[in-house]
Amino acid sequence: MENDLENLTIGAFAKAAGVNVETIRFYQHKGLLREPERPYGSIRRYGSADVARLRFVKAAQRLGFSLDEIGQLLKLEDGTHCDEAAKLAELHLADVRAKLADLTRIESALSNFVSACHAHHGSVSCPLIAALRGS
Amino acid sequence: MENDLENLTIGAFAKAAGVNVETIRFYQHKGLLREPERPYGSIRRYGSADVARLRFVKAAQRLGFSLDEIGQLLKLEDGTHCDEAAKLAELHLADVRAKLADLTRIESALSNFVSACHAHHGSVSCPLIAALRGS
DNA sequence: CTTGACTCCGTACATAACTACGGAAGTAAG
DNA sequence: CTTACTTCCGTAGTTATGTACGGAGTCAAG
Ligand SMILES: [Zn+2]
Ligand SMILES: [Zn+2]
Ligand SMILES: [Zn+2]
Ligand SMILES: [Zn+2]
Repeated sequence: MENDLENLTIGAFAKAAGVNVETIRFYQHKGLLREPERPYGSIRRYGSADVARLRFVKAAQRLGFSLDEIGQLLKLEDGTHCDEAAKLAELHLADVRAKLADLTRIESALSNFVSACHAHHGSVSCPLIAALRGS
Repeated sequence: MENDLENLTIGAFAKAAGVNVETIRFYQHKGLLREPERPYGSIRRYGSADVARLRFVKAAQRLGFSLDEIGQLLKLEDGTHCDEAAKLAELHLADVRAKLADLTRIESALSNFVSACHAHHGSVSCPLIAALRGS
């Protein structure tokens, strides 16, 4: 099995990028990764450009982009469409900030309840449960 | 149709709690809500205790508890197990704080990239795309 | 007693991002 | 040439939280 950097089997490709083979096939089906030709009915081979593209996907994922958003970003991969990339990033940033606001509210409420629970050694009913009961 | 507060049809129950009928049936299937008897093959009737329980579920959901976690909380609904309730809340608070840390990291990175994108009017390649490419 | 609305029940569908399975075909090593 | 491992491909399952559908039964009003 000659597996130099430009003749990777799908298994070697997966290992090179640190994902499962099934994930690659899933991304291909979603149009995020190409499906190379099969020379004479043989198996597909992948190269370093494929690895780079997959790493791009995973890096974008670490910034919370959805696979659909990443599909948009990949169209701008040449780096010459900064305005469009920035627009996509700003839209996603709004998503992130909305979730952040929600979680911050939740964290605050929850830590108040936990404090109250730890404080009320005398009273009858648990403050957290009482709050959830709306009473 | 006599729909006083202790003889609600499932439709009136749903309206009283502000959810869909299907949601009630889903929660029943998950064991979060009871399924009242059907007197003589007739339809089920619900009361204010059911409404209160469903409101409890929705209130816990607003604090980000999963339905499984809410199932645990419901076992403590009498308010006499403050230590256990506090423990559940603390576990969930850890979940929330982990997500919060993730989102904060993402927000910071993303807003930096957006700033950089807006700043680099001269250079060739979009900083956001370059970062995703790992170059 | 008919009609229209509601209930009951099981099942399927929706989303996101994978993961698993099964059988046929290709491939590498001995 | 055989054996064992991959690859290929389509389909189905997973998790979480519901939503939608279809046919049969029930109920209330006229
Ligand atoms: Zn840019
Ligand atoms: Zn987004
Ligand atoms: Zn408590
Ligand atoms: Zn939790």
